[in-house]
Amino acid sequence: MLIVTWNVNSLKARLARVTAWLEEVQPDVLCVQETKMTDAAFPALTFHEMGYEAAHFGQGQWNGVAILSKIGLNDVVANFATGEPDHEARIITANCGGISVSSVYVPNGRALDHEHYQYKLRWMRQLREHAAAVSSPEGKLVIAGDYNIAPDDRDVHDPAKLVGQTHVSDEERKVLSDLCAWGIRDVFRDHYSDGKLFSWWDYRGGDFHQGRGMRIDLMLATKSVADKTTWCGIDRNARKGEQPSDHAPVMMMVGE
DNA sequence: ATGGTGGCCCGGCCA
Repeated sequence: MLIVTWNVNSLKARLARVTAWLEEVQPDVLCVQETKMTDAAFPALTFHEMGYEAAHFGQGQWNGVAILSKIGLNDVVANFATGEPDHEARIITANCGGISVSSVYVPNGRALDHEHYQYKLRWMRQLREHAAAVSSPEGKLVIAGDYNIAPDDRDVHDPAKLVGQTHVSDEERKVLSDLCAWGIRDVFRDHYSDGKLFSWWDYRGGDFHQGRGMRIDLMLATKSVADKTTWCGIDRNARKGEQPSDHAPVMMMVGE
């Protein structure tokens, strides 16, 4: 079972690239972030014609998350399963082939002294409660998406340059490790210990071609799923060419 | 180099 997460940075702007990529790679499940559209505008029929059921939770011009699946899509929950209110569309959950899958777009944070940073920390703490509401550490759960947090210094190009900025602060890394401590882990790190393996590169300054990126798109899985993951990867080719997203798809293969 | 690019949708905001 191939499960993928991809922040597409506007599904409207990226639809042709997303459908071409789906045709080529044929993942079983695709978690999408930053669709930036309403539920009414979501191209569910386009995906259905390609063999995917789809569920979308959007709000309009910002945020928006979706799950596409060709192995079943049941028990869809928009927003936190705890019922905790959130004014932005950042998380959707569904059961796909027996695995509970959440597609998440964690708040960016903007700056350490910004109110949005506190929102980010609160949101991550809520995500831990959400995990406990939909699964147990012994269950089958994947929370995939754009966390806007680089787990450690291997996950950024130049740690020294980023001191004092978001994505790398101790507090952000702490709320991420607290989530993992509940009973979920970063499966990419089971398969790759090297640094400089990134999933996002700023559009500016030729950062992609200069290798200046971050690994902020993560797939966290409970033990029963993580232990059966045979392969992980990041499709850098999807960051190349005409009108790419600034994120690349991150993939995990779960065996049976 | 507090710039740069690209998405929202048309003036800045957000990433």
